[in-house]
Amino acid sequence: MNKKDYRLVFMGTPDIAAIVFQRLIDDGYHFVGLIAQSDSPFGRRGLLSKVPTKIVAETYGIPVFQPEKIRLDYEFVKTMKPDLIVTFAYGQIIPQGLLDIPRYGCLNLHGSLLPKYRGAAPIQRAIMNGEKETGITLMEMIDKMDAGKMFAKTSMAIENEDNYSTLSRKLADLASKLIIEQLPLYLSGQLPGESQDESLVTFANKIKPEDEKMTIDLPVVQMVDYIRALSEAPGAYLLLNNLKLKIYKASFYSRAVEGKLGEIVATKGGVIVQLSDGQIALLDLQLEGRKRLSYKDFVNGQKNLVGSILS
RNA sequence: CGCGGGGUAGAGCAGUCUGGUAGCUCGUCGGGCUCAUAACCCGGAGGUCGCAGGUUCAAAUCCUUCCCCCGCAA
Repeated sequence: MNKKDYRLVFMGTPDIAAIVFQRLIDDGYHFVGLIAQSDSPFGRRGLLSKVPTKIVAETYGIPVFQPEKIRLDYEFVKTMKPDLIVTFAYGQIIPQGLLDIPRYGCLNLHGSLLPKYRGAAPIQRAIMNGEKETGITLMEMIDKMDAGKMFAKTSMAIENEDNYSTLSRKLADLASKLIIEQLPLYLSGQLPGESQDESLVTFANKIKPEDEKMTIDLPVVQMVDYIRALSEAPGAYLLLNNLKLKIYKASFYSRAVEGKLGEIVATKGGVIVQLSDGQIALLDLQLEGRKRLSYKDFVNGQKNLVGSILS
């Protein structure tokens, strides 16, 4: 059978999903539909912006479906008569009734080396925990979150300079390669799959709005990791005079403990903040209601910064 | 009509409440100091104060309309 002969449906929403979707189309696969999250209001006037995968689909005339709740609304999938569904970063839990529709089942690409980091935010949580390695797992979708058989796995290093944005892009490339390499094998029944060792399972919980606020008592290394895990979006923050101060980039500065916890002790080479076990240099900042600035521009406009306390 | 903050020199900000010659930090240009410097000292250039209209002897400042940017909520 030729790869064009299979009727595929792609499920995915953000940029990284759009990259994989595009590569599969380029590789010659035939998609009969895209299922994505609803378009979200963009800006402050309620304008809708199309989700990234939808833009790809429309380029090729692929029908787009954006059910509010896939758990309740999936009967329409039957009309597409899919042979296989490929999912990457869709954003909703997929019900068993939908998983049963395609005869080759449903494949998922997950942004971690399963069974570690099951869940909604594997990339962010891996960075946040200071992991040095992550990867992509190609797996069977079952009714339980990220718990299905693993068909293939590929790993890559997390560099110190990586943040969520850069690592996501790298993982999207890796995921594209993996699926393009493995899909023919899967379709021809050459991938037996391997079940996950339940004793090694860890979870990567979704990043909630309240998780964006950092606590000032984090150790230096953990705060640096936390910041890059949430950068460039949504961004981790501390409070300065009760205003959100988003920090997009920071680095370790010193082991010195000479100021109060949270005190800005200097503004050369970064906004230097005293933490419990050392000092951190904030390099790329955005105060609530203001533009995102390098620390130099930020310091220029803020009087009496040294001595201020972040919390 | 979702809530809130903002638009002032190339950059970041103060000044607006209480109208009266537009200021700070940085950058830039010139000069000085130094073995040297992104450090320090002296000096200079650079602004339709987002657009338009109104009030006033006088508007960055008060009033009205519009445009744009940002944070939140979705």
